[in-house]
Amino acid sequence: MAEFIKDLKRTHSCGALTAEAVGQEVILFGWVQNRRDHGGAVFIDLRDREGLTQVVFEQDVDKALQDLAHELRLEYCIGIRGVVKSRGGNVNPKLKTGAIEVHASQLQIFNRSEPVPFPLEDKIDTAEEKRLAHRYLDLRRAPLQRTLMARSKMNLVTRTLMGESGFLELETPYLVKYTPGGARNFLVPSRLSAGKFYALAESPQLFKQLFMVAGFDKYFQIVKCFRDEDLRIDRQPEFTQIDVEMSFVTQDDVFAQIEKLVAALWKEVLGVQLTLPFPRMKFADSMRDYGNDKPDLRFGMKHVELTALVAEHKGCGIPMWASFAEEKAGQIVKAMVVPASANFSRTEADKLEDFVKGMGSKGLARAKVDETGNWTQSPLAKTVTPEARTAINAAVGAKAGDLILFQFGREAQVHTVMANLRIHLGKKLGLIPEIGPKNANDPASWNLLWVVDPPLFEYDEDTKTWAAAHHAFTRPHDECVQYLETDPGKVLCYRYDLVLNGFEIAGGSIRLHDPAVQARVFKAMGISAEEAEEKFGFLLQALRYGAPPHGGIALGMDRLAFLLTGAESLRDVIPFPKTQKGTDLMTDAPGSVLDKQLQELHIASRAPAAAADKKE
RNA sequence: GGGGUGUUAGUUAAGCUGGUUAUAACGCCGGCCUGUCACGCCGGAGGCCACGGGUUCGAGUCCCGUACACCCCGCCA
Repeated sequence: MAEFIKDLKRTHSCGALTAEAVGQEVILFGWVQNRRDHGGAVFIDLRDREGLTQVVFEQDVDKALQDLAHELRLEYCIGIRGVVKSRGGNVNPKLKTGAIEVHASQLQIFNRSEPVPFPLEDKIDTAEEKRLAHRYLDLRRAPLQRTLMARSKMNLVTRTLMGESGFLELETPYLVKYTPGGARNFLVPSRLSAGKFYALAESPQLFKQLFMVAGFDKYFQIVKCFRDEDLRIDRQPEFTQIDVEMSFVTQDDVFAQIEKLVAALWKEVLGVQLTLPFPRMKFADSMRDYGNDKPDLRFGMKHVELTALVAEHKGCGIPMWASFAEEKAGQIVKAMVVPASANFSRTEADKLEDFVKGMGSKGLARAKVDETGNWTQSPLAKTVTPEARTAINAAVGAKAGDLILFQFGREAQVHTVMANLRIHLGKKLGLIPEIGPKNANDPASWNLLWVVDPPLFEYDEDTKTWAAAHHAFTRPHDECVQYLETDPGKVLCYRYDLVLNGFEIAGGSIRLHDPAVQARVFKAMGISAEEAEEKFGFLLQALRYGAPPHGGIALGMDRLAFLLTGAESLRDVIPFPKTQKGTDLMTDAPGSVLDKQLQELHIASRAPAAAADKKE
């Protein structure tokens, strides 16, 4: 008899057969997704990455085939040969292949399967912990297969579009020299240079600028980056960027190229036509209205700055606000309104207080507004002056039944709490979906936004110095250069972030290629010429040899895939992700190593655990 | 480093103010069944209630600690 694989090659995928194929003999390979054994007839749902096809073993087939068919169990890997027949009146409208079925004449079990530890169905409730421990099985599930196939397509679209736009895909090293600042690096001890370490590149940033110096004009790369920081739902220790750098460009040129790329991704993967260009918002406006630099504009609930109003009313008669009787740098009061329509109970408001306390806030001052504009359910109500209350009601636009929420104190803290509170309420009140877009096919579900013109420096309260908000090689606005010495906080720069539904999906800048201005930027940061040379010598040197004006951007590929596919977690768009503690539950990485290995690397471990399980 | 939620058969869960032998569904095993597609029917096996202490006559249940997972703050573009 003809053998599967050797003689009998696969003729179709399990998602390919429709009514048009009726009468054909076909050969399918795949896994048993489900079986319905009627004793006489046996029905098998055969699955591969393209879909499901129903295979039938009828009673009239020979005894050996019938016996083998009864042995089939979930996840057995099999090959079948048979004839496509119409299902007649028994069509299954849920399946793409539901109009037909394959009547088997030959079956081979390539490999049996132990009972799987969790169901391999589209929707499962299984703890992620268990799914990660058997990732190869989780990856068999259709939703993850679709996601990774979409990701593959994203890579292809990116390479095609960037290639057609004249970009070169060039590689940069992963093992690089540690440079201080920015994210914490993973370190790799050097065997050949005793006592020295490589760092895993947190991005190709410096190298891509060197490509520009070298004259490559337009560079891109789909590249892994490594950052040893704590994880979040949208952060993994190793992640992928679409890294881009261009010479002789303005910010607008970079935007146009990236808009083209993002539009192509949405068009090719989802079939959605995004509206170009994407709107822009100034960083300062975003901070003022939304408390962060990645606002989700799919809903309102803007914040209202009350600092000046409170100062004007000498603290409004509210003891907690006495220190706001005069405006003071770094101290602010902000408010937002939960509309009466939300019909918030006291208990729910109390829960909000727990929510903000979880973020380090001391509490959540609040006031319910009644028909006459009076405040109720509020400790503020007792002492607030009527004038201040009227002014605040007007400022926040509060109507009867509305609930005003206040945060006050250190600016950064207020912004963090208010920004998170807004998102939390947006989800709770059903204004935005828990995750992803409401309707992936509707362009309005995709809120894309450039956030531009942020300050070049941030003031570090701890060290009392100005630090680069992005990196030290970002170009300041020409009209701001004059303030570098006198008022560094006022200097805006050509840095930009692309925001999608509240997630930062890309960030970059026009680089500073003028050595004279560069020197002034370092000086403003309190970095001496010697220090700068020590830290960034090779780049500074390179910039002195006729470096072209240049700029670039990096897109977070994982986040793009996460949002584009509507996945529930970033982990669902990464084939083999790490847990929140950076471990791999399947391979048990990181693991301990032998003393001998450490000796070769000229290092010793101080961790108590290393000694305990080194026998492994 | 800090806050929160969780951990009970292979999986998902129930288990109330502490009280006999810890339930169910799906999966698994055996039997029956030709039209199912969440197939159906009958029977069966399967548990260190995460781990370690404590309180109690008695702990899955109450208390403390630890581990792990997830979400958040800090951190991180």
